[in-house]
Amino acid sequence: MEFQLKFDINDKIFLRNPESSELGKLIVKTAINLIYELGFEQFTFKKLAVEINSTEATIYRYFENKHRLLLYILNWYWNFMEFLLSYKIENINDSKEKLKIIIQLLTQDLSIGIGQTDYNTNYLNQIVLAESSKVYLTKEVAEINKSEVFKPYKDLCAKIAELISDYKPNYKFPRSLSTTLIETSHNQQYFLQNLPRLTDIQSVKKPNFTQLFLEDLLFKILD
Amino acid sequence: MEFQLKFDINDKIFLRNPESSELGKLIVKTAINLIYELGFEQFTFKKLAVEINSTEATIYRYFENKHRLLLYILNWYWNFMEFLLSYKIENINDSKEKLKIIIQLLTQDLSIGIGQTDYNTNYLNQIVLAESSKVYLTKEVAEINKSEVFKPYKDLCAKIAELISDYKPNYKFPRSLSTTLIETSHNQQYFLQNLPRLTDIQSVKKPNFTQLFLEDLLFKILD
DNA sequence: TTAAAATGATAGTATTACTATTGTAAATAA
DNA sequence: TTATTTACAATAGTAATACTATCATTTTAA
Repeated sequence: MEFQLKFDINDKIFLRNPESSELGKLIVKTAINLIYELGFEQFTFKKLAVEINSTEATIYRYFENKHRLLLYILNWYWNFMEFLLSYKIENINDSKEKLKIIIQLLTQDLSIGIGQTDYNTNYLNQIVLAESSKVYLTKEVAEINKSEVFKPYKDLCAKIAELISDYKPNYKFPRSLSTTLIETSHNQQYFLQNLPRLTDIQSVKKPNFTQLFLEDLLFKILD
Repeated sequence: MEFQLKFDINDKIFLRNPESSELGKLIVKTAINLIYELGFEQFTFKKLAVEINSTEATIYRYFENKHRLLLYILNWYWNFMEFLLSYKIENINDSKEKLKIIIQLLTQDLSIGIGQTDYNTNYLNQIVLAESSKVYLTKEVAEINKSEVFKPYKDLCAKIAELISDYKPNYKFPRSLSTTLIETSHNQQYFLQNLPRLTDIQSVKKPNFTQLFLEDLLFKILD
């Protein structure tokens, strides 16, 4: 059985829904490849236009600017993560087991996901590690937050927080711990690749280092 | 007694040492004010030049580009933090007390610091929360890391890691925990201000929320 | 089949991120 | 003292970025 994954993305993020046309899908798909390759700062609509044999004007009909395009990609990712989480914990009763699955999801490659996705999940994964915080670390955060563009992130956070509370009802900081797990998983994976001295990889030489670190951290906090 | 704080900053970061002239100091000082006001993306050398009644060309003689200028500011900050840490734990013997001081430093306003600083520590604090990760979240990270421009961050991390190990010699992840404390303190403070639903501020209404969260987290992990 | 929508092609603007050159004042060295 | 660096301002200029606007053509939907 094969199935396609589609999410309804907040229409404040785009000018024209990229899901509504082949060109739109190509824009997002190619953007993921290019942002992965160039990094967000070096990525431009001009370069993207050349890549898809089109013009800047065409891309501007879909997205107001490259920040919105990144936001679109991350909304898709957050939806995807929440879906994966629901899917993977289905029928599991042990709440500790559920938390372990969360950490696995946060620290492992997305490509071992389920279903068919339109996008390169490996690239998407790298973009999340290196670029995701740039969507909220901007002066316009208050402004854009009003149109609920961070809702999928908050939902994901709330869902994880709920599972934390299921496991330890008395724990006072389920949401903060939830965002800490998410952000720390990105940080540690990025540092592991780029600034390893900010981690303990030299003494703990394990391929799944981040997973080990976060599991240890989470259950020391909750148990 | 008043004293001035100066740090030797890696000379790979600048073309000409801003500490070497009044104009140089003015550039850095004004840059901090402007980045605080505009955010890093909207900040340009042109705007900075206008602000100091000079020209872009002059600023380019000191810094290759605005990324390097931000890196300079953060190097100064990391040095400042390491100094503050040494200063504040001097003569304290209880290692748990030392860890508490670290968290206090990471979660409180820098303005309650010591000594005279050339820069607005309140603005500097906000810049660290919102912009610091942008210095390493760049495609050039491997390249610039070669010239040791992140050494003060690594040193700060190592120092905190050491104190963690003093307290719990058997803990396996002192460095990763150290960076997690630093990064999480930024995240949580930023979220508190801008995306509070990613935190537990609604249920834990305390002015020193981040401090409480991190203390709870740290000692649950280590005890 | 016709009207509307989407796209491509082209042009243009303000700003950004630089580089280069020159003149002059101030600091310093011979 | 004079000569010479140096520091900086002023000016000019360039390529790229981040857009906006117009219009002709193609595609799609009624």
